[in-house]
Amino acid sequence: MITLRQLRYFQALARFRHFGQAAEHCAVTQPALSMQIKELERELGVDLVERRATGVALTPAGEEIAGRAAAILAAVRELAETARRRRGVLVGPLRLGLIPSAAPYLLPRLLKAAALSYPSLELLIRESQTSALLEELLRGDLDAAVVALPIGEPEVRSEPLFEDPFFLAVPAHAARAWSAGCDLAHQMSQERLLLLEEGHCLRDQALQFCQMANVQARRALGAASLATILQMVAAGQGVTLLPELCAEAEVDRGRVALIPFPEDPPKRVLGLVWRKSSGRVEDFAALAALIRQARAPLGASSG
Amino acid sequence: MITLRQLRYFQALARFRHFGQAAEHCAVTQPALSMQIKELERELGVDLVERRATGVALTPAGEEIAGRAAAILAAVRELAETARRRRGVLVGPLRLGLIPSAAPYLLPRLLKAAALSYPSLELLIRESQTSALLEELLRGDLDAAVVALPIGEPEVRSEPLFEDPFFLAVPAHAARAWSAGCDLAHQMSQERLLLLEEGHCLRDQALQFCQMANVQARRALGAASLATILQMVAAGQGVTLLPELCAEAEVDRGRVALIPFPEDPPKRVLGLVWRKSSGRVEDFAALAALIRQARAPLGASSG
DNA sequence: ATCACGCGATCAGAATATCTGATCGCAGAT
DNA sequence: ATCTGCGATCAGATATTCTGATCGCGTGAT
Repeated sequence: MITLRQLRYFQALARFRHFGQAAEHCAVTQPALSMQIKELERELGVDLVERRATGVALTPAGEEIAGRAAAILAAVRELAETARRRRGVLVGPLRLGLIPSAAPYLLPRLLKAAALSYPSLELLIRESQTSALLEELLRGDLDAAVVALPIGEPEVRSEPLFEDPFFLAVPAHAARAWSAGCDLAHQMSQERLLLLEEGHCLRDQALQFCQMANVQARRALGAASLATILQMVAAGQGVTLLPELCAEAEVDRGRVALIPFPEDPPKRVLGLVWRKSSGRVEDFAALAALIRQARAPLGASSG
Repeated sequence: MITLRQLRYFQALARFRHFGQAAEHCAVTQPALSMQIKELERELGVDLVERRATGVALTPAGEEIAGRAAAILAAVRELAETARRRRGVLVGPLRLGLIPSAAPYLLPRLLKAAALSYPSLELLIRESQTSALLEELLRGDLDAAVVALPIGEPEVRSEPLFEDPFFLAVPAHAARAWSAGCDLAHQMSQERLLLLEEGHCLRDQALQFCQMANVQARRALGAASLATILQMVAAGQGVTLLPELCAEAEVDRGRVALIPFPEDPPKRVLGLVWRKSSGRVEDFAALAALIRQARAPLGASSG
């Protein structure tokens, strides 16, 4: 008799093409996974994988079965989802991903608000870059994610959360020189522009803005965190574009000054995304409200 | 973690609305089924059934989950089917239903031919009336069935196997009186028409013919088998319509005579039917060929 | 009112299924 | 030739699932 356990293990194996890694992903030992795969092959009477010295390859039958298994497992997930939906909104586990340039600034208040308004909600947080979050979302390893919109992925639905305008962060001692002039673009071209490393959407957005504004700043090598970048700004090593969301937590007003853009300020739009097929719309609407609330704790204006 | 076992047990419970019967259908004891249902309810956090003194009722959540469970179990069946299909045509188990007026006359040669041509085919035979066969077919308890066409069921596909003309079976001593005259309809109206009991398609076909031919024979109470009916014919208690398929096995030529209809002979069309969603078309084509072959063992004509 | 019955829940122990940790053997890489 | 990574295999441990007996409750009959 076929079991879901077999299908789950096989799905992992199809993904990693490696018994050991698949087993680890399933939180079992490699022999356990091997046995279940073998049992599934025996049930079906077909070889699903080729065990070759160079690695594991799916047979044609394995490819087809893997697809069907994925569909079945998705249907089981949805079954569980519809059941949980009957218990009310935002109850039970919800796996939420956030991008690094949002997570540390939203989470403290989000988690507090969640505990308050939805005590039986169990938020499981994952922080990673947009591309990884989307992969996991589509794979079903995440239920929703907070990313910068738009994301061009047909299987994903999204709802905008709020606009997050950029400021120019400069060393405090240079603040006067910047705030006076209106030709920020020209001034920026003289500076070193400090950015996060490859893969961060914030980096791409900053570069895109520079292109539009015709700014040709010298770029530094990427940094792994905004905290580091602002330390570098404070030390006079360059300037950076900083989302308002991050300002409060990251900016030491004595050492770094934030220059607003006088007109048509660059901004990003943060949004909540989820699988089109998810069917937890009520959950996500409530979660979106919670996140908006977490952003502006005291009804602060968004200027 | 949800298991297929839980879904299988719950499907049975949803069908029988009775823990004991559902358990029996699943070939386990009632406590085993109760535990799995309870575990499923715990997993999902929802009550699926109301245990009331008067019986078991599905909750609204139970209704929805039952539907999803059925879809999942069907997908698992199809997964297993596609795997088996890769092993070749007509291998492994195939659950075949046949109507009572065909089963005993097709089976001997069908089983012999199957064993010869498809030694790894494991035919599981079920004999019942059309309505029961169709139910089981749609429920997935049967893979295919041999019934009289047409069947008006949109979820079912069919292929005609062969035409099976009817003869009029009369007592041997009365044969001359019948074979002479051409006005069979008039003669039949004088006789008692012996039929199978309610529910047999053969009964309906005979009655339909009589209506068309304007025959108003007196009807006897139904019998459970053609063998009984032919004993009664031999004893002079009446006449009956007998499909050619059954003639060889049932007719004692010394006691019963078969009168062919001179023109436009009544007939039935036997066909093979299966679920539209089945996807074992190759199997069914091969099986149809096998059944046709079983009908005419020596290339006998169908006159 | 009482009884008997059908039905599902519950429980302890038995039977299975599954997993772990150790080990083996093979094929490429060094 | 040796080493290394990987999957298979095995015995024993563990967890799950099942059985058979029993319980409690509500229902319908007497």
